Amino acid sequence: MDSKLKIKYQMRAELIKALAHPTRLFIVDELAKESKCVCELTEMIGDDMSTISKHLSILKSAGIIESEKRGTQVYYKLKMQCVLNFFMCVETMIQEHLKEQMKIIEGKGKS
Amino acid sequence: MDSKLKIKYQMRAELIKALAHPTRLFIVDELAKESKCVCELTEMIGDDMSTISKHLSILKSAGIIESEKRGTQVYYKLKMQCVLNFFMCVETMIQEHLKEQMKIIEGKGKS
DNA sequence: CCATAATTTGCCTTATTTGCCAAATATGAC
DNA sequence: GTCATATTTGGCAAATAAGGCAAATTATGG
Repeated sequence: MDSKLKIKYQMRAELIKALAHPTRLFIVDELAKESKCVCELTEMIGDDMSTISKHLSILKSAGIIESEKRGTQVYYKLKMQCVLNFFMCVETMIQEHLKEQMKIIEGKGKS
Repeated sequence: MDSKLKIKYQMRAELIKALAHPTRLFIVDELAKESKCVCELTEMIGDDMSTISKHLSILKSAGIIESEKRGTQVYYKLKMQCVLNFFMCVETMIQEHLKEQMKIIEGKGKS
């Protein structure tokens, strides 16, 4: 593959990888509603605060969320709203895929 | 976090993970143009055919692409067109992010 | 300056992903 | 049947990602 093309897809993959984790997806959904600090997200999710902080850092370096310091707290908010459209696409895919798998299971009796 | 919510985000993450690889993103883009067999994709990408086959299998089990056997060959095509909208969103994010980073680099002289 | 709270960073261990090779499987031609 | 071609599968080593803990950092209030 051409090296410029390679870089293009590497950059895309980097960004998508930032979304490819359940906790980070939850965070994006929450920050779509309203901005939240690390401690609030930590409370909601229940992992170690350092873990949440690292997830936030991954999302931030990908440019998906942004942060703002308020006193001793850091508030994060969603920056790229267009990911929310993608989530709808993802939900559709999941549902259609489940439907198909159900059909396969149901029809498994026939030879 | 609630266990139902957890499952929801795990499923989303599974699907997104299937997209989170440069080769697989290239494949999706190619299959969006027209259906291709494993050997054609292998030729274009240059990795081992078994590697390409595994990438295709990951995309297929996620429900993103589908396959059809023609003689001894297997043709794959894109199933979920909506991922293409997302790629536009991704491209926008990447460009805006690069612009910002350029600003930071340019303005680094000031204290 | 000291104490406290919020956040980030570094280190470490474990789990997952990747990609190649070789072997197995499937299909069609002869 | 055998042979050649296309594809998938299994196994394994290297690379990458995840998450917890402790230490470092930052800002605030006395």
